[in-house]
Amino acid sequence: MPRTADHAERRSQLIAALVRVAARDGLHAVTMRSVAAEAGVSLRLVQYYFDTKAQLVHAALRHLEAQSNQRWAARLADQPDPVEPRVVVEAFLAEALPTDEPSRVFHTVWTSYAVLAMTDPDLAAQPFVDGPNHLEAQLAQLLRRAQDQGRIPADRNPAIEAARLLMVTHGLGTSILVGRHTPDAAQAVLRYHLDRLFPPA
Amino acid sequence: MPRTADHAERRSQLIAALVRVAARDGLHAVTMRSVAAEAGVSLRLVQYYFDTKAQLVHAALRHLEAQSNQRWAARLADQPDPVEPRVVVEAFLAEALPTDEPSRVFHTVWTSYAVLAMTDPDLAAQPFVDGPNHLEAQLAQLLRRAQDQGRIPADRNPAIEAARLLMVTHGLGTSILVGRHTPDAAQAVLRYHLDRLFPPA
DNA sequence: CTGTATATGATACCCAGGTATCATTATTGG
DNA sequence: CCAATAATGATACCTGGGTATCATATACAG
Repeated sequence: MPRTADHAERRSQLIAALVRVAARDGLHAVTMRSVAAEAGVSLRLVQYYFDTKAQLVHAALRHLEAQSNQRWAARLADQPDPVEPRVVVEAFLAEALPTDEPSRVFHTVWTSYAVLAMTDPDLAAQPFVDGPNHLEAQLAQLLRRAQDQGRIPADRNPAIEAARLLMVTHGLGTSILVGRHTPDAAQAVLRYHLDRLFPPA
Repeated sequence: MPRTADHAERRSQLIAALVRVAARDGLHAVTMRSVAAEAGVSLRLVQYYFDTKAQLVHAALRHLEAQSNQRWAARLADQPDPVEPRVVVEAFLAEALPTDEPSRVFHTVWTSYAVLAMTDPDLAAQPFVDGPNHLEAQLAQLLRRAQDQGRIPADRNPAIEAARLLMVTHGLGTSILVGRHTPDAAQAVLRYHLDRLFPPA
């Protein structure tokens, strides 16, 4: 029947435009019109693919969430198994620090969403608790194994260690975003933390 | 000449109204009209005391900042000097966790501002770097003294310890706000961290 | 008292932005 | 090649919200 554009592809383009706007000008600057302009298309097109703004925003959030999950999974899969536990943990956590520009964009937008979710009942807050919970569980698992291998002292509690590791990392992440820490300084703190978690032989 | 209302007092009322709105409905819900309604006054009155919305918002930010500073100062002053260093540190950090309702309100609004400042050049980002910097310096000072007293092992770096202590606390704070941690759970993690910083005798 | 500066109220203007409507342009199966 | 459907464009409507204007009330100095 009609000419066929790739719907999924179109939506991705629009969501990418939204993310760029949100990262550059803030989530409050995301409007149907600004997204259209950023994507170089007409307002009507945005309406065509996303009936309402709420749908657009939710789609973008789900997109970021999926993207995040898949990156974490890749981080884990990329690591060959027999490598040093500390290296695995360090690589794993690097994903949570907004070091390069794409990562910075991602974290800026994600954080904006999280803050929105604090007060907006329409925006599901679940991703912001489920995501970290999942990461923490994976981390705890890694730490438990490292402890079994004797790389972490026996008197440490892997579950709590995972929790505070995530907290340190998250704290450093937002600190970078806000311009208080350089990525390098943040990584130094993180390394210090890991030095104490994995005592040198 | 005219009847005199207490300007400063009026402004405080309006700012308090703004904070309530921001904490309840989000910073995006803060409008001249919503603040007026929340304060139970007319829109015109808000305009009278704050010519523009930007002024109102900036005033509120400064108010929160001042309030924060003074609470931290009180935290420090309240502690008698000869007490256990760990107790001082713990009390100090308790201020950074949104445990009770007023504190939660404060942190919610403060965080909203911080996220805004990430992308809004008009909103000074300085408070969000100066504030923590100052706290970190004070913390480092406390830790140095504790180390001199032998309460903290000599191989620790007080400056970095202060940094990550702040990061853990900040991470826990936002985690509470987002509903991922209960205040109790957060405090447990913090205690665990302090247990390792101040090894038991 | 009374005028004058202060304080408050009512309301209007105007733009931005979400949504809706109508039209027009492709594309492709028959 | 044509009709039907998908895709895109132009534009209008309406509300919310920042700002501006005009009017009124209040209090105190002289």
